Amino acid sequence: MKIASWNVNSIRARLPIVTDWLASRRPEILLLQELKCEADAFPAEPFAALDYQAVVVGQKSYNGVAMLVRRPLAIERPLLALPGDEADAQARYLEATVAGLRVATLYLPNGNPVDSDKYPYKLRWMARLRAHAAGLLAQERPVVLGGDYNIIPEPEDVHDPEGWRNDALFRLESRKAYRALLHLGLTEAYRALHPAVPGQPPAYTFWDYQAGCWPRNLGLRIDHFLLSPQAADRLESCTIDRQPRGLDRASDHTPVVLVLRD
DNA sequence: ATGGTAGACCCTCTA
Repeated sequence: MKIASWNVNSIRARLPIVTDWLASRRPEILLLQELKCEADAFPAEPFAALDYQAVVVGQKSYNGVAMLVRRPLAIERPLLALPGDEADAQARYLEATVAGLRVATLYLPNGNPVDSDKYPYKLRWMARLRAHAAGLLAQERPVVLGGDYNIIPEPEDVHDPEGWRNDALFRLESRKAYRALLHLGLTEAYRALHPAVPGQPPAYTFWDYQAGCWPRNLGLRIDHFLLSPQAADRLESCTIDRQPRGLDRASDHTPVVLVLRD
């Protein structure tokens, strides 16, 4: 079972890059974030032509998440929002059951600037995610929570830790909230298989469009897969596919690919 | 030089 997660920074702007990638990699599930369109405007037909059905939670201009599932697998019991705040209209969470796995695609709030109301919103959203994940874990089933967490977990995951010290993606308060989520009993798939080694090349999933960050490899590792124990027991591989980031008109994120044993 | 890019879309916001 191959599951990929990709913040595409507009699905309509990225359509040929995403369809080409799907045609060659053929994951069973692709989790998308930052669609930047309403559900009605999601380009479902080119994905259907590749045998992928889609569930979309969209919003005009901002946010938006989707789950693409390759036939003949079915999408069961979709949940179209993160529970815990009925008034939250931002399209950032979608969860469904596929082949006995409970799978979520999530776009955690960025939270910058930290002195705006965006930052407390990020922390509240993380508290809601933690509460919801606790309920999922209590069911003792395989759960995969994938997406753009907008969290740099450790100094090894950013090119300039000192410069990012007070950023909403890296400040201690954010990392503590992320760690509290992990401490429920979730396994972060990439780091579990690839411990950071001093002197080895860093592993990033995002490079800013500005200041030549991609050619200079000044990136961040902010896209993650968190696994319940029943999913972690099946963990075979987790890799970062840098190829699409080097294309013309690329997203600023590149896909993370998880493989679970059947 | 306090810089630079990208996407959506009404011109400024978000990242």
